[in-house]
Amino acid sequence: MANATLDEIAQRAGVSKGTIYLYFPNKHELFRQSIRSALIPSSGETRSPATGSPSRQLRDTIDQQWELMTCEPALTATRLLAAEQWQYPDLAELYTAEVVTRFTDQVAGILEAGVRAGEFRDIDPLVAARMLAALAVQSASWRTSGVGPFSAQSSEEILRELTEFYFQAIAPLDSAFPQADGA
Amino acid sequence: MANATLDEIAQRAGVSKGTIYLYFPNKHELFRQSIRSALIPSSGETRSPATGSPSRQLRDTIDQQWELMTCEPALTATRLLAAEQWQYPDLAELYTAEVVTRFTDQVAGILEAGVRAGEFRDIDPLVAARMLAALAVQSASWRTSGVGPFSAQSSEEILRELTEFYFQAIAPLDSAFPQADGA
Amino acid sequence: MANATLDEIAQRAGVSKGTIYLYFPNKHELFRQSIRSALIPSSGETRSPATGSPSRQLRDTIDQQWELMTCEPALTATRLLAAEQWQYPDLAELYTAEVVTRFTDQVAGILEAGVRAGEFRDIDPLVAARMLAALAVQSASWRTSGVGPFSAQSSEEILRELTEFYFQAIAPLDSAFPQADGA
Amino acid sequence: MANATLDEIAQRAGVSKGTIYLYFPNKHELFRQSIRSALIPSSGETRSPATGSPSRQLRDTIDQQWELMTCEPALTATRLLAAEQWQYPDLAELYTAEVVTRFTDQVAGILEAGVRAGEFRDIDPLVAARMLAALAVQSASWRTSGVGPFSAQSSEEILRELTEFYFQAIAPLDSAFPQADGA
DNA sequence: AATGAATGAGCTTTCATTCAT
DNA sequence: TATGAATGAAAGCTCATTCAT
Repeated sequence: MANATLDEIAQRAGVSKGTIYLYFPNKHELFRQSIRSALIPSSGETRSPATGSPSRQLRDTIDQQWELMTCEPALTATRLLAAEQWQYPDLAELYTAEVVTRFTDQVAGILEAGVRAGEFRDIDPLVAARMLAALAVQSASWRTSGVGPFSAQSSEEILRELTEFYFQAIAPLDSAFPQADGA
Repeated sequence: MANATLDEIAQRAGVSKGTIYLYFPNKHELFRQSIRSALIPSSGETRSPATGSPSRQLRDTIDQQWELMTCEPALTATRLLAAEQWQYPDLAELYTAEVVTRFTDQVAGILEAGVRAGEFRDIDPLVAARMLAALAVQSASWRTSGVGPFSAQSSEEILRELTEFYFQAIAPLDSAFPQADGA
Repeated sequence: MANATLDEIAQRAGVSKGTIYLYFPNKHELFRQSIRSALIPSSGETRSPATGSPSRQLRDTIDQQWELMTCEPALTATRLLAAEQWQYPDLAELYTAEVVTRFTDQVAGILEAGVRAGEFRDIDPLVAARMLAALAVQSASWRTSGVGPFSAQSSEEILRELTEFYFQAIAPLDSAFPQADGA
Repeated sequence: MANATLDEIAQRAGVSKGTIYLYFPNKHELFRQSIRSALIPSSGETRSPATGSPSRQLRDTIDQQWELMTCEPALTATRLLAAEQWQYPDLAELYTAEVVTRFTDQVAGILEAGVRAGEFRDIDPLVAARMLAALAVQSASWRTSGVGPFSAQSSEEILRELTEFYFQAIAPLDSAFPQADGA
């Protein structure tokens, strides 16, 4: 993906190279804003606060995050990010702060409620949320790049395996029904 | 860490730019060989086949892999890899094939034995091995880059949380002592 | 005249180094096209088919070729060619095929007609044409480079001596007037 | 013929690069001396002053010069010369001064005697000598490089055609036997 | 005398950025 | 507002030259 030269970006966008500089002061800022708009759900489409049981909420949240990370604009942005992250280190921080942290916080809240409700085992919600984030981000990354242990699987399969594994991981010890939401 | 120019590489190595070309035909090959030697344990230091109970083996394997991914040479190599992976896509494949797949296969074998022995719950060993790989690789990556939800934690803390979470995830449902190896 | 570096080429052309790459993909192609356009008369200005007696035609053809080989663009191109001919062997072939062969063929036709008309002695037209080509190319080369036995003479003098010598060389044996065209 | 790097020169000579600098102060001087010794007949093998009729002497001189210019060491030297002549312009002058001028002077003397003896037509000996030099040098060059109008012919054929043409060119006008030496 | 590892100036090429139109 | 020709700093790479052994 050397498609990160301004020549190619401009051509793909159907404008001239000079035009880009009417809207962005430099390449760095162009990247920053592109990644921002691609990865961060705009306020308009803000996720409706999850409803239902904690298990239900968690499942929906994972689905949404997966969708967010594997949709076409996000894939492109992720590739850009990977290509330029050492030249512009703040972009990686932006990604983490806006995407990962947002997800982690949301999940931690759901987990805490789930633990209180007895739907999940007695785990540290923050730790478990981080684990889910790592699991999801890396799986999506491997899926995106086409390498890694998932390369032969479809996006749906990966998501299903991931979800199932995680719910088992946090199921209450005595549960005969690890998936309390009946899914 | 855009220190991937030959000028800087040479300066850090304490030699001149020309000297590099006495040993490597071009930058690509320099990267390839550096990454290879940093990430792939040399045959001499091949891991002794794990011994003990499956739980014990798994714990050791995770520790070794973590050490392998977070030691100084691997960190440098991983940074190089991230910086250049779109220019040299074969390097990413090399990393995956040699590092990730190797780990996944090893873990899957241990998990299968553990399931048979009743130490782990009845999981698909391959799926669970992939999950562990994703968990470890992403955690190490976040640790390496200094961003992500683990940025405030030490390497040891991350490893401990990861291991503990994973053992709970695969513990037999009725187990009052999820960590049969007593660790 | 090692002025074959892009820095110097650009400076002489009054543009920057980068600008050259807007018009030519690389140095080789820049050379190739420059030499081609300098040495090969464009189809538009194709020489009018020579008219008059064979002697007249021959004299005109020599004049034209001399002009072609010693005009400023051709001099520059020839210098480039000499400087780079071993790096880019195809350029030397191009020069030979397009310039020398073209001239040789034309001259051979005129000589044949002249022999039939009794204006020239009974020579092998192809051999004699090759000799004229060698004579003209080497004389022009020495003139161009400023070395060689002609270095003290003007271009006109050299051309005059060359023409006179050649006409004597092919004059009919019994001719008291070797230059039948009266020149 | 990029075989002009010191690495390759040293390898072909069977010595190390450093060794060359024990015998030559720099590449330029190495070339200068190599070309000198290859192109200039050493004093020991100095050509015996030509004997016989002027026609005989001329024929022998041409043969010797041809041999000198087309023997293996001279070919190599000529290629070197062509490759480097614009980087080291004095080498071309050396070649001209030592090889061409030497030949031209010798031929001019023979021609003058021949004119006086009535074996050659009444030509300007210096002009005619220059013409012969141009003819011979260019023919040899084309032969050497493998391009040009002689590429299909053997060295002997070229020499024969050249000699025959030249003797006809300078034959006395009324001569029924242009080659008075009977060859 | 001979080596060859090391050097660094200089080459060709790329690409983010500018500016006259 | 939009263009795209032009720029020049910086990249990867080469090779004549040096020097410790």
